Amino acid sequence: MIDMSSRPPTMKDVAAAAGVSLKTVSRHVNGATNIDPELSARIRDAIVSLGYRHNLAAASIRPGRSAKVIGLVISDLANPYWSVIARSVERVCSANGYLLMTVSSEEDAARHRLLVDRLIAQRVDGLIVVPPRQDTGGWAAPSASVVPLVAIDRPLQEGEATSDAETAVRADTILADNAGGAEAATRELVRQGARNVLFLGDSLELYTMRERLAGYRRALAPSDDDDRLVVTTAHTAAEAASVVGSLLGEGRVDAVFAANNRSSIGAIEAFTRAGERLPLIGFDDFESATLVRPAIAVVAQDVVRMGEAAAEAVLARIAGTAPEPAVTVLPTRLVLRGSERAASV
Amino acid sequence: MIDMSSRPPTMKDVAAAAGVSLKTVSRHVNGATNIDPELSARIRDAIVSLGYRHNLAAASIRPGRSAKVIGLVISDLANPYWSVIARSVERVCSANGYLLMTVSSEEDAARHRLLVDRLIAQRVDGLIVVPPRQDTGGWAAPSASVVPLVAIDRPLQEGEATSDAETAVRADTILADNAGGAEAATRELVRQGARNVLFLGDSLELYTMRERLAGYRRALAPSDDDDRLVVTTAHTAAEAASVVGSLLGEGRVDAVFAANNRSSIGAIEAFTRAGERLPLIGFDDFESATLVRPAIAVVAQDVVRMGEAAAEAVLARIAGTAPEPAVTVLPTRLVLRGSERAASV
DNA sequence: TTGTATGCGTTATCAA
DNA sequence: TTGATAACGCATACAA
Repeated sequence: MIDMSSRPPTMKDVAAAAGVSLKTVSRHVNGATNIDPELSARIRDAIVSLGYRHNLAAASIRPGRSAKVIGLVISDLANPYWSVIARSVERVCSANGYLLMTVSSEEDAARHRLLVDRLIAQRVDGLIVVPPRQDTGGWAAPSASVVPLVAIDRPLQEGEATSDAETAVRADTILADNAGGAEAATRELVRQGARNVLFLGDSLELYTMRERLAGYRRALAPSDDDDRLVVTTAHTAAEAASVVGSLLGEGRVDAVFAANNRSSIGAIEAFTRAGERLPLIGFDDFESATLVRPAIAVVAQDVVRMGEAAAEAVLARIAGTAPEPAVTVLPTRLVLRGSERAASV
Repeated sequence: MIDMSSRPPTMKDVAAAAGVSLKTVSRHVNGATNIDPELSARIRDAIVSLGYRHNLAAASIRPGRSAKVIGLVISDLANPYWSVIARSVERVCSANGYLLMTVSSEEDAARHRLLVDRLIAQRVDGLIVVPPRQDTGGWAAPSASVVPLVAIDRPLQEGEATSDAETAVRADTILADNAGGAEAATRELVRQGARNVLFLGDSLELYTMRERLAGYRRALAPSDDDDRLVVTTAHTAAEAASVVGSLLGEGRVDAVFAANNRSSIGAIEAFTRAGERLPLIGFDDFESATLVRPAIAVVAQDVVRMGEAAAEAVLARIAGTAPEPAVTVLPTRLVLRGSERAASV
């Protein structure tokens, strides 16, 4: 058993025990081939008997070396949407020898900034970031000047005043085709005969909500472009359920486009409670959506691909094998479970 | 705009620019109070104009200092069960100034060992680990001798041969009351009149499965203690659905205890397909379980509390304010949605 | 209150 | 092939 109370053994200790120099141990540990087999064996023995562990943190402070760690800032790891993205990022990072530090910003701009700074202080090699909802700006440019930065799910927005191209931060950006997906969903509801499609979503502070609303409007005739059928106050499933519940009796609405997960769930709850059901298409697939009867049609995002693309983008930029920062928009897919039809957007 | 191509500025650069010594900059950066306000201002200006960033990685190699990073090894971050635990761990760590490095072992013992070694090489301050399913052993003792180690969801098992107390690794362990929850669920099904309750679960290689099976057996009369109603091959929802589907017509089974998420989902799918439904209680709650009609009764684990307890345990051990390693068993809760009843186990 | 000098564990240079 | 020595960026005795 190795003694935990004393100072952990270093390369120097190994070198002394093996009767070789520090540099030779370093070579051995780093997998150099040009080492005398006998010395190599002595070093190996010394490492085992001392319980030596290579210290990557110490190695990383040398110029040209790094800890091979990527930082990921998402909204909330407990949300399946983000956790699947995180897993996907992790998979690519891990395959390339990188570890991942994941933090949840809770959509709080101040906390977001703190976390980004902390990750930079920790000297991550790259940063994948979901820009916070109410971005006060000013963090992206300094961060991107210090570490490769990739935006995912939403583009960077450098404050309202600096929206011109000159001051905008150029960073690789991975987005889903929110507008296209919303447009396809709305068109499908109309095709099925709906005349008054409700847009049920969260705050327009969210880039994705603005995009989905734009797609919804694009699908409707310009004359329908009013706000009477647009609800953007469904922050929770309960709120969504309450909205749908109060609209169900009136007959003003004959179909629902639920612009996010919680809105879909809330709408279904309201349907079940009222014993009345309207045509519904939701945005974002969710676990056990197939269990609900009738099955729920959704606009599915390729969340796995989003994570992969983001990870590949940082790694390419770290490797220096990347051209100008690019915006990647991944297609969404309309999944019509009820009618057994699927169409690509 | 700061130049990204050249070497990033160090404390020495700041000291030179501010016309003070290295030590004074170090004090300023570390928040020391006893600094001449004028020097402090000069340093602050220099930091801003140079774009200096504190290098925590470099600072962490000093004796007595650390990077304040915790390592978390789970099975798969994309699984909501683990991601909620990870989020919970992250919350506690973050509140105490620690970052989290999360990796997915994919239940692969070799990969698990690699990841643990990598995290130790990275010099994490503590390690929270889900022991892999087919643990070949031998990793825990060396790891625990080097860094505080906490097991979560399953206990450490140091190989089959070394199961005696002397060689067993002592580490803080956070478990759910799997047996108790399974027993309560099975008893409830029997109370509702079931005579032949099916145990539907995954491989008994999993500690949690063995425990849940033990609880199931505890609830039944000893004479019922045969394996004819025990299925441990439901690795996926589809397999579970197939098992249940083939049993539905036979009449040998009059209730189902689904020992995990996927089994529950598979059973419901089979029910829906066959148009016939048996009393069902599942283990592990899941998102939108409330959407399914009739609502699904489940044994709910306090996943959030599990993560918290694990994080608190590592932090306490890091701080040195912890007694002997302890095993914490958190209660599970029987949630009877159909009958609007809930009972604590 | 501030500065000087030394060391943390590792890798890189360069000479042997 | 191997080894002595100097960095890397930072923090801390200790001296001023």
